[in-house]
Amino acid sequence: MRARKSAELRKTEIVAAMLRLADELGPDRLTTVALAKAVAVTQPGIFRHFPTKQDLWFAVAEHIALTMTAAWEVALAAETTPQKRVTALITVQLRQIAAHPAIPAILHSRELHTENAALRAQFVALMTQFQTLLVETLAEGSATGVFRGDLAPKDGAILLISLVQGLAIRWSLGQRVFSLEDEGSRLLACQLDLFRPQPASEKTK
Amino acid sequence: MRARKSAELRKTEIVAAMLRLADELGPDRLTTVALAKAVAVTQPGIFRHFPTKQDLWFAVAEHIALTMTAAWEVALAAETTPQKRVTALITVQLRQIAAHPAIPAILHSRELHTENAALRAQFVALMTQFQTLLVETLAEGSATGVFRGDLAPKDGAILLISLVQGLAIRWSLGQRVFSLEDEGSRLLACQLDLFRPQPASEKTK
DNA sequence: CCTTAGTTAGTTATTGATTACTCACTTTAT
DNA sequence: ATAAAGTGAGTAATCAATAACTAACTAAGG
Repeated sequence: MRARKSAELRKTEIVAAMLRLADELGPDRLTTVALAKAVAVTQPGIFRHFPTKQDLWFAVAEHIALTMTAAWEVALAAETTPQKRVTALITVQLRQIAAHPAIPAILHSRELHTENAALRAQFVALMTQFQTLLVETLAEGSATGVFRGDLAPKDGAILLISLVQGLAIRWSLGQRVFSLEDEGSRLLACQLDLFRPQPASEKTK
Repeated sequence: MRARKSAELRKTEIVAAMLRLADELGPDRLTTVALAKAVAVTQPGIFRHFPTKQDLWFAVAEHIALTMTAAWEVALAAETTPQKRVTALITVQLRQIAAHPAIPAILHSRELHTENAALRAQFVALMTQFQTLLVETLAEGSATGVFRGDLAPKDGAILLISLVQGLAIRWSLGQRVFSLEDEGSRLLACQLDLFRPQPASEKTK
């Protein structure tokens, strides 16, 4: 009756369950009891693999950081033009959120904000990293003239990151009735269109 | 030693404390014990005024809705041009968040998402209302030519609301080292600049 | 090949603290 | 006097974490 597994396998299982339950129950309401039930282990069994609940959260952050940075690299490697790169970066991000809807909630959790400084640091670093990638790509586009010259790359990056977060809230508040990726692509195109220089006069009139 | 107050006064006191503590402790970690201590009443004394904790949250939502809609009206009444109106609406929103930093966290709380349908409905309605105001103002600006004709008002509204939410996360994650209103105004100007038609060619080069 | 010692994943039982909420009572303002 | 505001003492439920123990896997010695 005792399903014994290797510690490593069990750890990844637990982290995956954390992400799922953080979405279902909320990061600040996720209990070790629920977590244990999700991975079919008794509640104290969890503490065999993670000394405290905070360490559990940190492992989740590490996992997210790993998969995200990997996805960014792939996205940047696949595309060459600045517009396509920006699109790819944001799309990857939307896909990550769609796959792990708990991420925005974790960003607002009190576990991160007041109780787990390490967790907070991890996410701040991750966001800074993403912002840097966007700034670099936007600067590149500005230099080659595909983006408006009067658009500060840093501001553009903030506008794009905000779009992702705004979409995430709309998606979850709207009980996820629409496809985050589709709606995101549409609005991203809209925003990128605003980034484009308009050398000719407008034709709408 | 017993500071007896009218129920109405006490209720508003409790709602104010809820907003403060929701920021300090997090919406999903706010306890009735902490709340009672904040308003200098014993813990069961809270339930004299609100039958359940859910009703407590709903009262908070009502309070936020009231102050927000009032602020929107004032903002719209004070300004006439579409650009100034949009700026005023967003600025009001940033000021609200700066005054009650718990609001974004409440939007992500599980109290709202899974446990308190009434709370959720209240906030969804409030956001819809705000979006409608923005859409109307943007449409007005599009019609009079102060905004680009190819910008869909609905998309523009989403971009602006996302900006507010993105700024709010940056502000709280950055431990509020910058002024939300100042940084918001800067980026809002940046975004509105993108909304403006560019009849002439760019001069930056 | 097969026993056995050591390691590790897991268990049951329990801890003290905290949770929202109830009830019977007391105080206070009108 | 009386209605409403507030209290003290409790409730059952749930929380993260610990203690003491056991089953399963691994590897070395005969």
